[in-house]
Amino acid sequence: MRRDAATNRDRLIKAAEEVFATRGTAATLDDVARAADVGPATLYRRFANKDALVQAVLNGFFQRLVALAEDAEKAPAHECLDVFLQTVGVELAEKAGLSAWQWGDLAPRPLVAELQRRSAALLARAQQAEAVRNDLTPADITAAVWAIRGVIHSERTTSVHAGQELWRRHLRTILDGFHVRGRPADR
Amino acid sequence: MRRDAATNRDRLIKAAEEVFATRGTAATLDDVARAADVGPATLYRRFANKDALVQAVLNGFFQRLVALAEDAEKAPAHECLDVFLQTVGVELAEKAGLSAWQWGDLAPRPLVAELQRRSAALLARAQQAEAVRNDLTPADITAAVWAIRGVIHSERTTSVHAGQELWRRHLRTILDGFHVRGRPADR
DNA sequence: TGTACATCAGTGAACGCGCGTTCACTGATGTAC
DNA sequence: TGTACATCAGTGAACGCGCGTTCACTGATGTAC
Repeated sequence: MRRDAATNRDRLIKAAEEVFATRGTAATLDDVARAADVGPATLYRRFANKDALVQAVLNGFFQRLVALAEDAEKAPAHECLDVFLQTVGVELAEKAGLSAWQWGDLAPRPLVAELQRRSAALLARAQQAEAVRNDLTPADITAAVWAIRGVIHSERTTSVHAGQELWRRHLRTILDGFHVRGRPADR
Repeated sequence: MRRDAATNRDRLIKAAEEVFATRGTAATLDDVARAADVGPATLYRRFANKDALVQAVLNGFFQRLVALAEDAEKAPAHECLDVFLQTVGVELAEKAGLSAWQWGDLAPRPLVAELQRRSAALLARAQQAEAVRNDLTPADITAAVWAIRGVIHSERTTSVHAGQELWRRHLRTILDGFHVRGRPADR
């Protein structure tokens, strides 16, 4: 790829990440192009269409989530799941626009699969340490992430309870529900 | 209002409820008109624009939620909150398309306010019965509803863990988190 | 109970705007000699 | 190191489609007598 082409590709992805993260993927391609200081037609030289651009951005997003799972593996077993969900929450809140997107078929399947593998491993580890309930399944972790995403998204689109970072409180509730009775989470 | 006008208004709202509930409010007005067996221009004789139609539908929706809160008040204090969130979940799941909508300014303020009053009352009642944690606030109930909505919505737009009614499991988690330790919910 | 007429309802086609996408062209890059 | 040229990149304007909304007209309803 030619030099000018490569730099513009980077600028486009970076611009798309910012624009999508704040205004959501409903944002206009003109917005993205303007943010990248590039003509709208230039975009189509690197990406087949809008979906392709969104996919590229989602790829980076999920890579970051996988990285968070890796980091959480380094934490003590009894709190590794807490750390994971906590950091995922922060990431989702920062990229709230992105997480509002209907990822449908655009999410990168391999990364999604790896993310699920890793979060299942975190769950198993926490269970072995008898930190969380034994009847939890990997699907419960997925549900927890979806729930946090829902709270963040609702917080942004509603004026009720605005600016309270309510998702943090809800995560506490979830973790209280996850942890085994008699072994309260530190709160 | 003339007779033919009144019947068409009813049919339009009913059609809009169905179409929006399943396909979401991104559905076309032509779809709604076709479902009501009416020309698209007829719609504009009763409703100023699409937003007005959505508002009318949301009005009925929130009325139903308020009714669920009323019903829950009849349940025993130690489980009234559980009953409320359970039935709200069912309603949200049935009207998943509607609940995906960005209610922004379209939600009927008075009904939203009443819903919050009533759910706060349910919380207070459950707390007095020492069924749930004392540090919970009404905002936590709102967050729980948002969370359930998020899980339901994600379940619909993703193929992962499809058709599992995952939101029911997550509600269990939430309720486990809500209930005071040493007094486990019946599960 | 009929009938005339004013009023309001219904409607298909057309309009207009936003936005993704493409065109037809100019400009930059890199390679061959 | 210069220069010519083929190739690919950048771009503003235009295109086209979907969809909310309006137009200009025909049809139904209800009231007055």
